[in-house]
Amino acid sequence: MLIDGHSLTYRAFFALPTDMATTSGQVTNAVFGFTSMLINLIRDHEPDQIAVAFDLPEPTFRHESYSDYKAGRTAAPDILRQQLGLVRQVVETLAIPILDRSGFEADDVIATLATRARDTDTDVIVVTGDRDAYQLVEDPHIKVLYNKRGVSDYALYDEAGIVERTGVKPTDYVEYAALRGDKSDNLDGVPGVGEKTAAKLINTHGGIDGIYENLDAMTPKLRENLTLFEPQVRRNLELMPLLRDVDIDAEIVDLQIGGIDAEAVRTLFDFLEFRALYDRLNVVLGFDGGPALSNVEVLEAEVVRAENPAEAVAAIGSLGTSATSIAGELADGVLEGLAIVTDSQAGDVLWLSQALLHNDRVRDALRNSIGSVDSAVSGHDIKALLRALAGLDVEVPGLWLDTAIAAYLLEPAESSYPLGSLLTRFASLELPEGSAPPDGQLDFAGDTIDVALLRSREALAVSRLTEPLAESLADHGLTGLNADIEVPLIRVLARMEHIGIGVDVAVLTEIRDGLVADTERLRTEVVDAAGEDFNINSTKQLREIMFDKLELTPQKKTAKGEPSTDAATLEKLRDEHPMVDLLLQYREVEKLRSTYGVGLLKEVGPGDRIRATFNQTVARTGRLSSDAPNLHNIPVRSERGRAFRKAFVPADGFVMLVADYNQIELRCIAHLAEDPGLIGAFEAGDDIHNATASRVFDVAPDTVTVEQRSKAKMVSYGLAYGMEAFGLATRLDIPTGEAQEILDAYFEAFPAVQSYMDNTIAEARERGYTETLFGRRRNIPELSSSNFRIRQAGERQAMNAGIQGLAADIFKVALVNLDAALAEATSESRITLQVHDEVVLEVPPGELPAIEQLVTTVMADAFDLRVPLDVNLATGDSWAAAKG
DNA sequence: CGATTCACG
DNA sequence: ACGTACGTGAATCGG
Repeated sequence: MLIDGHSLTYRAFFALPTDMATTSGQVTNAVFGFTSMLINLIRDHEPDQIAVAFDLPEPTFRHESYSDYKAGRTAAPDILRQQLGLVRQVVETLAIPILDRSGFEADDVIATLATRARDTDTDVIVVTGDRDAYQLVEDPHIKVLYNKRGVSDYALYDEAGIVERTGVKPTDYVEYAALRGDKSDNLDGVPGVGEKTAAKLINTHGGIDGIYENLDAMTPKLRENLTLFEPQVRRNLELMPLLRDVDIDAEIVDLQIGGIDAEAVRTLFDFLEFRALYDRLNVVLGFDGGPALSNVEVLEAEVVRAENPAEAVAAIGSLGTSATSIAGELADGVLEGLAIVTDSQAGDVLWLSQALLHNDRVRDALRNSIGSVDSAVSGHDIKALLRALAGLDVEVPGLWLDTAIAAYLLEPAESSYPLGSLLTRFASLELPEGSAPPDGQLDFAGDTIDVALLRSREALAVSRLTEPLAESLADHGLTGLNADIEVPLIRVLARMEHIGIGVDVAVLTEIRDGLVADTERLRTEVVDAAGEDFNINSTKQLREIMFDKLELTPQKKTAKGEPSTDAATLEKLRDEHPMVDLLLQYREVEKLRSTYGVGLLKEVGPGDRIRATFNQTVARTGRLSSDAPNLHNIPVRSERGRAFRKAFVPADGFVMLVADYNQIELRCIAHLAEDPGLIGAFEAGDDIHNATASRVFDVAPDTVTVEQRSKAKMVSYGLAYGMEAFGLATRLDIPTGEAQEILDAYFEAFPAVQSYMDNTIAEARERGYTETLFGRRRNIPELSSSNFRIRQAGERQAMNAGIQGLAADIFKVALVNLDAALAEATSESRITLQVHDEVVLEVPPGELPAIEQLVTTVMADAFDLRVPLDVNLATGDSWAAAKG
């Protein structure tokens, strides 16, 4: 086995997150990935001889091919180069032979050794992420294990494999690659010649020379390109063949793993903090490296697998209704097994197989334990499991903690809450190797996974986390928010997800078909107007058409400094070229077609219903989010888009009831700022934008113009985001000076709002976090940034967090209370959807008057603000009933 | 997988 | 000189 150390390290670096580092700060993602790959390679292929080759550039002069070859490759990032020495050290310490030769690349060294091995009748496997090695597979003795991506995705190529992959034989690979070029080596090929054409040309004409002798047989364009780029092709032909005669002193038979200095391995792996890898290494290399590296306690579950219903019932019965933690194995929402912690201290976990879960006596027992209102059940991200249990008619009314949600409340800005990380942080324990790896880590595809063990560990981990997390919640004043709102909400959301929302597939299909036809028509119209065919969806290609070819005036730049082609830009360029208007139309229908037409149809499930997931641990402000699909951004503003709402329909025998809060965020501002003017206007039930305009522009309420009202409305909405004069000016399309005057007038009319914003920022800067009335916290580290721009962004987040967060909290209370009230009233009505300040229900017509009353009351009474909470209601035969 | 664009509250 | 309104998720391109 000949390994290209350079190539695999490169792959490992880009496959793993760079936040992987030792406690002292040394980044180790590439070393970790490489070492893990090395161990797996030895384990899976058991080579008799092995060596790792490294690039070794000549310090004083550079080998001709080296400088030319790599000149264009972007310099390796510092954090990668730092790690190359460590990778080498790992290989050395493991006593694996290293091959290198000053002035040569690893792949030349490997080619040389592979050729020698072939000559001595030895089978070779070359491991690399570099396609150049394909040319070596010309002999049955040599195979290439090509790293396709990541750290565990390989393809093993013999000669037939190369033919299948590339279309040419290994012996022709160099000539094929010379035509095609190789981006990673910065060698350009012939334009218009890709994989397919290159292979066809080589196979038809026998090689480069044959091709150039038969140019007459080509199409004119191809002939022209081949002729024009012949020098490039000839140059590639010289550079691409790997050297087979590097002067290196190594005999194949000598490439054995040497005697390992166990103490040195320990020291190095200890420094790198590769505890789990060290254990794997001991197993694979079969050397006795002594005890595990450090004293971090590893969590191990004692799994008790119930063998039959009687055993299961007895075990569940002994549990009673005492506090416990559960984890389940889910496949497409179906429960394939359940782990229940029976003794957290001892680490005992009961495992119930799928068959047992379908046994009536077992389910009865479950109903009496985890299904009891007196139980205290915990889990990690437990909503899906609750849904699955509900499918078995086991409800879990006595929830205590969801460890993911608890962690979210403590630190809502994290992108995810892996159980293993929580365990380390809050319980100083580690999950054993082979447990569900954190995001971005290696997967262990190919290994048999003991699902029972995995889930049992998970349940046990949860049980060890509940106390410390509950304590931390209490320390941060989050106990009430968690217990009274978030935890009860889990079951409400689970129910909503389970029920889903009805879809009229015929209506949806018709809308999609209309959009498909229109996108096709507009596509040709845009291309015609542009005067050339291109991919409209590619902003890069579109940029070239708009700003290079048609020479339209660039307006603003994107984050990367490229001229933007967004809708605001196009709007300004409408009069410069007829294509622009068509493009705007195209963008609108294409968005509707792909995201909503095609996208929603893909998500329609059993009973013609869409069941989205409502995420409770994503939005940093405390809002919910929706995905697969996102039902929070179904179009409403444009007529064409709004039509989609006609496709969301109640079940047969129900009507749709839509209820939403009227200006809840502005009411939150009025309450928080305690502004008398704002409060007065809301209390009087005035048209708030009209009242605002009257005060801001100092005119009588009945003389406010449409324009003044819309300006006041824009200011009010922008308020919650910390909008500045520039932003207001852009949106209203007025001079910045005028926008500033409007803002000044606003804050003069509502001075308490101004001081509320100032106080909020000051307080957040002092504490480093913001807090809603309900105690929901949000850290804002940007507030202490030395960068003015970042600090300002932090200030806007701080202003927004308290307002959006309070609105979210109120809405969550309303959802929980509404669900409880419906149950209390033994109503047949069901909540099917929520969108930040709006709930959609299906209601039997007979219940309508009562439910309208109930929904209004529950929502209005969700929280006692200084201003009334106003609720709008609408009913109809689809979601479209709500607006307009 | 980052960037761009655009749908919603 | 730069950037300029918060919070989401999905489709698409292209490195």
